[in-house]
Amino acid sequence: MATIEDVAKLAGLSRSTVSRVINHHPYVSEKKKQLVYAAMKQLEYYPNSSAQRLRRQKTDTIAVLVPRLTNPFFPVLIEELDLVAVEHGLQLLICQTQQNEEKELSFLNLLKTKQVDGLIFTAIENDWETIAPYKEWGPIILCNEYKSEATVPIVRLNQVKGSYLGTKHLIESGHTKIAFCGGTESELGIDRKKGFMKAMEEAGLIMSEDWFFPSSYSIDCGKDILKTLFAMKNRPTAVFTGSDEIAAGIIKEAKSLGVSIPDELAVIGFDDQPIAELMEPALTTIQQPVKDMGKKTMEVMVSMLNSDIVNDQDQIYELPIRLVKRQSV
Amino acid sequence: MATIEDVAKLAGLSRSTVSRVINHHPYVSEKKKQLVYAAMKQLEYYPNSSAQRLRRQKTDTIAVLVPRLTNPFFPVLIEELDLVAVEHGLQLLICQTQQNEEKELSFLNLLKTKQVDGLIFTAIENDWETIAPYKEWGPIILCNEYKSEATVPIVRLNQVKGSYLGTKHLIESGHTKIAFCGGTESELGIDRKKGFMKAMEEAGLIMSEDWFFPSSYSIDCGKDILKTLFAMKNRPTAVFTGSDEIAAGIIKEAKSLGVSIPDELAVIGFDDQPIAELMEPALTTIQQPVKDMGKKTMEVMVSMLNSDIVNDQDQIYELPIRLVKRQSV
DNA sequence: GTGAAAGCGCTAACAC
DNA sequence: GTGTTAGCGCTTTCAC
Repeated sequence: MATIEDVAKLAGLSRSTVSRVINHHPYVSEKKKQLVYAAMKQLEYYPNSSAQRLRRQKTDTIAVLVPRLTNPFFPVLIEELDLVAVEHGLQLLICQTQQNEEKELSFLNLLKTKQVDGLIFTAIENDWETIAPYKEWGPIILCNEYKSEATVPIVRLNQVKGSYLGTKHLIESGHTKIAFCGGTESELGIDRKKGFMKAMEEAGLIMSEDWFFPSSYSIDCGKDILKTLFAMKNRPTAVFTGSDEIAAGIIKEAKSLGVSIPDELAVIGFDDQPIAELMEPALTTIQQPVKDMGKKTMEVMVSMLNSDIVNDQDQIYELPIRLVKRQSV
Repeated sequence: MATIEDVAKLAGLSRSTVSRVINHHPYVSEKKKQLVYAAMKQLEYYPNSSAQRLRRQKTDTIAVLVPRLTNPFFPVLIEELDLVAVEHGLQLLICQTQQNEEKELSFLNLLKTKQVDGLIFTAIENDWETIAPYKEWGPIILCNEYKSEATVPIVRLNQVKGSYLGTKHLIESGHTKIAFCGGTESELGIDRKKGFMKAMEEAGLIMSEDWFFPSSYSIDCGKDILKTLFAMKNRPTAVFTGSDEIAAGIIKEAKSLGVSIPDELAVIGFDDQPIAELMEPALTTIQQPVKDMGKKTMEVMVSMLNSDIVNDQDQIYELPIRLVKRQSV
């Protein structure tokens, strides 16, 4: 493997000059530049990235922590993050936490070992208290999920508003008995429940704890919920869900059991994934501007990377969220 | 940022000893080991990964080239690749080619610049001729998509068999007029068409070029195909597709137009993604053992990384493929 | 068991 | 414009 030294020798020049050519510095005569290019080509020379990183003290790589890639929400987000990153000469290191606290922590160490220059959370497993000290090692941003105690920039949606809109739509469609499915572990989940409660209370409705499914997220969860619901004597006529997957599972199982959607049960999803439109009936859902979140997040990251002051800003960027009406309500 | 030198000084030892402790070498006295640990802790020392990589001449990182993360086939594959990689202390660098030849080429340069130790293709944009020279820079494996000229290990399915099984099932269900949708640019696509043709010929059927949709892949493609088909006077009664997405699009559009599936049109998908089971009617499809492919691929990569002989083997690992019967046929 | 020293491949003052 | 030189932080012979 050829090194910069080999190129310098073959070109009859110094390493500095070769380095200058590689890095497109001005003040290199055209003649020598050509000499260098010729030598590089002949030797099949490519700069060693580890050496560059060591010397420059940066990696131009950003870690992106996601729970799982198989949750279709995240690939869309990553795609946009990647797009903006590439524009700025940055690379993404995708890290799947599998919702595991220790794994998340081990990825934070990428910052300490200088494997990445910055880090983006799209979901958070550990307490903020645990994460906070890592700020010292490089810029951190929260995107999508958030913690109100966090002292880093946050790019998020107004989840209270999202679920409020959905629930209100259900109420305006005449429903008074409404179930709620969605996580409440995270602050995002708690806020969604808040929005739900707000809409319920405004309408003078009360929610039944029997119709509350806190730890649901997948298609299979949705199926189970439908079964549970229809085993009850007193059951809701509508259900608010925290994801299109849950909603899809509910609808699927409803069909198997001959339950008519939305006549016997209205269902509302969250995300507006491709699946929402494909379901029969098509899913009424809360649309999240995922791409905009990705774009904004990476822009903030780039600006943090370029400013000397690391994590000086703990601004919150809140993006709009809206209801998409289809046929499941 | 503390360096190994700082730790050595504080512990009153040499850099070598600290290094030995970091790397869990034997032959370090317990006493000094504790001294080192104490110093590391006090200084919040973490080894600089770029320095280690430069010195060790390896990155323990594998590039995985995928077309797009938003195609749900790939996240499943990546998840499994990642699982096995982590077991072996390897990191994955996910690279989206966006089906772009130049992007693919630029990712191949990760090998030359020593940013990764090996590279896995899950789809291929360039000619093999273009890719072959990169073998010299590190182990390369093809997983999923393949080129028969390739001289590297290949982990794949028998795509001829897959589409043969699907088409045969259509024929056995009484269909004689069958459309074919799926890419034919790649060898994988060509093989799928081969399997289709084989089943047709065996049954003494001929395919109509009017019913051949070579460049289809998405939900929207599926919708367009259904519309095109039903604008024809002479139309097929069944359609073989190259992905569950196309099939889902066809079914969705069929419903909008009041076309009954499978009575007026039988549809068969490819992949067996979650969506296949959610569609109404549920999709009959070809199941691919995606996880097994991922596992095998990373195992082969690990063995190549550990053997001194790089890319000596150009073996083909062919995994089984099977038909899943549901309600769309 | 431990330390001294060389060097992985590169960049950036600094001098000329 | 170009070369000399001093590291970036680490691992690994080679002595002892």
